[in-house]
Amino acid sequence: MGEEKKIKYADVIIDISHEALDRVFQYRVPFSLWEKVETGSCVIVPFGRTNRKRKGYVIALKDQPDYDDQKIKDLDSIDETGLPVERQLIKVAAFLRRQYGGSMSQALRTVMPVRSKVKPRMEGWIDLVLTREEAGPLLKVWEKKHYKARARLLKRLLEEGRVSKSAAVKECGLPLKEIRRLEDKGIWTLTEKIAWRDPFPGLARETRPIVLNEDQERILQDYWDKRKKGQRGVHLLHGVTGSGKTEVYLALIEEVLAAGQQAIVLIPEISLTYQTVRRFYERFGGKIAVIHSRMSKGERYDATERIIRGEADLVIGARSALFAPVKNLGMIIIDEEHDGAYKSETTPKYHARETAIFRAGLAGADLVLGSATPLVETYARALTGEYGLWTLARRAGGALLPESQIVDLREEFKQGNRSIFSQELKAKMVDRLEKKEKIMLFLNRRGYAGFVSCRSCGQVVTCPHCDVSMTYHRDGSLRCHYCGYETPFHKICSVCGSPHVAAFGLGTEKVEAALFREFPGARVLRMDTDTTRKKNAYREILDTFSKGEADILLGTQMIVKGHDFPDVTLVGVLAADLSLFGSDFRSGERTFQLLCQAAGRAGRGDRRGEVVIQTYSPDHYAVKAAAKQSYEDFFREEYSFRRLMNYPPCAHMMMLLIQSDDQETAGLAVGRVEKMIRQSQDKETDPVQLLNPGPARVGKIRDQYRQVVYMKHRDPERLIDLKERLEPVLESHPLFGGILFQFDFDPMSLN
DNA sequence: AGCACGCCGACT
DNA sequence: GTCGGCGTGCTC
Repeated sequence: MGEEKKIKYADVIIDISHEALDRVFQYRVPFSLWEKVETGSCVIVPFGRTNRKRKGYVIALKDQPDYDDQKIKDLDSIDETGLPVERQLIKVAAFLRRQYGGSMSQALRTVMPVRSKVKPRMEGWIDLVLTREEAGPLLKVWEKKHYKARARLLKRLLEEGRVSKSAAVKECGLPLKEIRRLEDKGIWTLTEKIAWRDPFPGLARETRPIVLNEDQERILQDYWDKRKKGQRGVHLLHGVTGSGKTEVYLALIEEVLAAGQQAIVLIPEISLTYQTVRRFYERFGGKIAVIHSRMSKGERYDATERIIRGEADLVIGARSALFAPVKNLGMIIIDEEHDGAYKSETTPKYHARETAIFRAGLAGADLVLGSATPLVETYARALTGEYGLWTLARRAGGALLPESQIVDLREEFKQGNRSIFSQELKAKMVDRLEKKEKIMLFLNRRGYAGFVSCRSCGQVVTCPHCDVSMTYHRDGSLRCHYCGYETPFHKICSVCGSPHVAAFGLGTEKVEAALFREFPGARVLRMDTDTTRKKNAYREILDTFSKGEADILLGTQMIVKGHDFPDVTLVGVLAADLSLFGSDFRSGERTFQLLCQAAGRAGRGDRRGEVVIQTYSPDHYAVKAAAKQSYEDFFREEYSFRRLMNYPPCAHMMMLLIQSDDQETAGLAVGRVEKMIRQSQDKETDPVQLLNPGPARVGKIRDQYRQVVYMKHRDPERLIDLKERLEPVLESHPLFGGILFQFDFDPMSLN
């Protein structure tokens, strides 16, 4: 009869800003709202014993209750009053959920993180209300009655006129409660004001106008022309290292703020340091709000609050700053657009670039992507005209790009050089040490050695919780870089009993040891995850180096990101191939980016820098292009490789990760999922392609067994459709109980 | 988070 | 005797 279901229920999240309420409550939808309520709607619901009206978000609609029907209340109404930003962010959440998977509640929490209510820090002061004539006798009375604390405060008020709240409480010893009580009696007044936590107290403002060179000026002109014509969109700012991208950002932001709008600047977490923020702070001062993962709850709360109140016009932060609740967004800037940190590692595994395109579109704002080595996806879109292309081909101030040299390590080995340093590199290092110039050495692996194995049976020591080899560290421990498991190193093989277990491969600790041996007297700083574990270690190491208190900075990729040391005239890349061996389709791109960034560290001052790249693959196009600092060379080769293999940007990918603590369960699940996908599209002429479903490259991490299914198709919507159909089944099907499914759309690395 | 209920100290 | 402190516990 086509009889309609009689009742509709809505899963509602009440005010996600409090952890205790961060769960679903179910409500009946009254008939009058059936047509209006949808997933993502903002609704008013009665809540608690008193049925107080509270705001909530509908995250799902159902026709069956999951809770005692007797206790379910009716939705009150749809809320149209919320901040416009909030409605915008809910749309962003819906985008995240659809594009990248996971639940609506996860998506909402991503865009509106739990704002743990922190007591705002107040600064306050006390003024006397009584006249001196009235206060004098009162003081005498109090002293007589031995009201010591209030007498001390009153005395100070008579002497100083105004006393700060903290002095009254701490120095006079009068509790806040007493101060308030006596305020009520009309003796004095307590005035309080919110004191925002200032992450950069006392920095001077830079007021000189921004001076742009010809190339930078041209970009700004183009921005103006487009803006005048009402064209807003995405722009790629492709500028070689040292070409002055930041100056362009500053000038653009100045225009946006002058137009009464706000801007968001995203920076990879790792380079979001004092020095970077300082440049923006000097220019825009108190209009800035900084958001990063290491700030205290109080600082984070203050920053968000200032943004909501419109006291901050410029938000600078890592990936999640993209969701800053700014009212009138005029521009989003993503610096170092190619950086892997822009892809979230937790569900929803969103990419900041794609999400920024969506948010900028909603707000009618511009998006600027800046990089010296853009992702192939990004550059390809700029070439087709989908993005505007702004190019800075020269270093600002006329500095020359460094001169690069490739050293073939196989030749070195043939000539009997067993050192980590080639003849070439060693000679140049000796030269710089003599001239008191600075050196940076880059190696993409921490620890002492890559892996530990038995020479007699070949057994490699692996982590008991993960399918990866353990790394030997100089303190005699073996560590797993995936889960942190640590165990002492044993010279005796656990399998064959041979006493010839040894460490192979190269790590930063081993290089450090070699530096002490081969360059005695050189002052070496090592910077990697192990030496930067402490809170301010990162900054301390960089400060020490920039103050000239060391000659050589040795480190992993964290040393190549965003720090300028004008005295560095030599950069050595010890083993360029380490990142080439990661056998996924982005390894060439990653290698090129790292080499270019490392090379870009050389010669930032007035002296031209030199770069020595040591490698076993001197003919690899990524290595050659990086030595030439030619992005175009690299792009041409890389793009034809991607087109040949049908990899992004020539196709889109969706990964499904299946995890279980039981190996067999995970294996069975991947088979069932594969079958489901094939059956669901057996009549399809242009089906989504499945790439060898099976164990992940690292088959076990933290005792969780991992299986993966890769899906590939030209049309991203086809992949999203498939995910939308698959996801609810996987979540609810009894066959898949206890298994964790995670989708990853356009993954940055293959697992 | 709110807001109830609920059980012990100093005051009209 | 009561007013009121804030310690648990629940909210569809």
